Amino acid sequence: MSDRRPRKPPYSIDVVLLTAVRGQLAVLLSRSPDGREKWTLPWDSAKNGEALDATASRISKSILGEDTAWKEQIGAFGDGKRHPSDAEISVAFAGLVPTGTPSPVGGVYAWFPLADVPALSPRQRQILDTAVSMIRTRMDQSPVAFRLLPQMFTLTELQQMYELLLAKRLHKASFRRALQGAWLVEPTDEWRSEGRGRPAQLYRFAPRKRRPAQRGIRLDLLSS
Amino acid sequence: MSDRRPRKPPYSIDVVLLTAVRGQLAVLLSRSPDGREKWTLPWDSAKNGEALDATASRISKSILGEDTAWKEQIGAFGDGKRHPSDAEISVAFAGLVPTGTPSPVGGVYAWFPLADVPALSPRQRQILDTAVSMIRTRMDQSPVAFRLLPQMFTLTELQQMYELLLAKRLHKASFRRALQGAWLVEPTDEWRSEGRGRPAQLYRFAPRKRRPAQRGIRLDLLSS
DNA sequence: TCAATAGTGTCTGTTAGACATTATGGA
DNA sequence: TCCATAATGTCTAACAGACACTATTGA
Repeated sequence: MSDRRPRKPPYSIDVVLLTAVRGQLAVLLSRSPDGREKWTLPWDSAKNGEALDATASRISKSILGEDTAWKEQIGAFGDGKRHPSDAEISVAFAGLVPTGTPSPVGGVYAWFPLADVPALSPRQRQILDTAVSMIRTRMDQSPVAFRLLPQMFTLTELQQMYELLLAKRLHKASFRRALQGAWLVEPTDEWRSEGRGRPAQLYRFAPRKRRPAQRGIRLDLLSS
Repeated sequence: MSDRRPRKPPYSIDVVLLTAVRGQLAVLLSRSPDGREKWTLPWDSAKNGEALDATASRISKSILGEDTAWKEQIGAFGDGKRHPSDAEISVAFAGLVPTGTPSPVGGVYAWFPLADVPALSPRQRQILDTAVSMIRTRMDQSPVAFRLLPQMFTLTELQQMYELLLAKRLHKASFRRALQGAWLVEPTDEWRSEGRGRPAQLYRFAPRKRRPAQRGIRLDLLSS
């Protein structure tokens, strides 16, 4: 019970920053200060009196230069699993970074496609898995896909983002019809030419509260 | 920084036990030990080394005699809001209690319909609101309605539970068709006569992993 | 017998998915 | 001109919601 050394913090705040890189989700990891090739999720212990999400914002800002436009708490993790902080519990947040955001320099931070994530402490591994699965299941409640795209995007880019997150192909005409019915995007007067074909119109995320009635009930999702 | 008094715990575990009472959701509250008519969500500080959900289970068991069949973490709450424990953060869990479960006796615990919940500490109020909204939005991912019903139930009871949670009327034939397509329940050979009309067949929750394909995408939910 | 509730068959408007076609740029 | 991609119109099978009807009990 020595009280001299920096007491082990009661809890840590961990941040799962996600972006899309070449058709894959990628997570930002931080290189461990000891020379070895070890990586961790960015984390910090909370400052006294600082709100939980304020700590997460502070961490994101210190890495990326600004806070993420979207952030959500993933939950509290403990259960005796190991964590670099030695804290008994960790409160985790997920944040989404638009594609095309300048990456942090200096070699301390790097994006890892989810398939290539190196070994993490057991607790951080659990945090990452929970964050990814939460992002994927909350897509229809939160504008996840839009926060992974720049402010302006083509409908093809948006559809590809949905396909990446849902891990399944979508039908183009149906996707656009659904988008139109949901009043989620509005066209800008800009167009972008991408190689060969006809240029695509750029859209921006502009949800309008409409269509309070949704049809049917979703019992089928339960069995999936 | 006095270290003599029982140190304020690093975090508390709070439990939101929900059930359905006469067509309304109700939450279980615990009477404050001081004589006044004050109520709180059940909570405890974590024992050293005890997993978060194990603490929640312990609390539920001490109140109801057994753990809830379903439980989910709501998240970590802090942000300087007041809490009876004085802990800096609270990790909250929601648990569902089937209707018809014997209520705890002794006057220490009582079920309050959500509309009649007395004043709580700001943090517990936030926990309760988050738990209820989470329950309602995760209905299609978790068997929420089934965990609020006894093991065996009639389809009318199940539909009424869905209507309670969704706060909207459902169409009987459509509801049953959707249920059949989802392979979520199986009939038993028992029937129950409820007053006047034809007796209803009893069903039990028995999800079978089928129908991996679900139709369409749900963009419309985003704008609601 | 009537009343009340359980359970099911049929019809119809809506829509997801498939397909085809037009539009518009670059090579 | 050909090719590639964007964008849109049309058709069809599937399904949600409405309605009507049958079934089975208690009063």
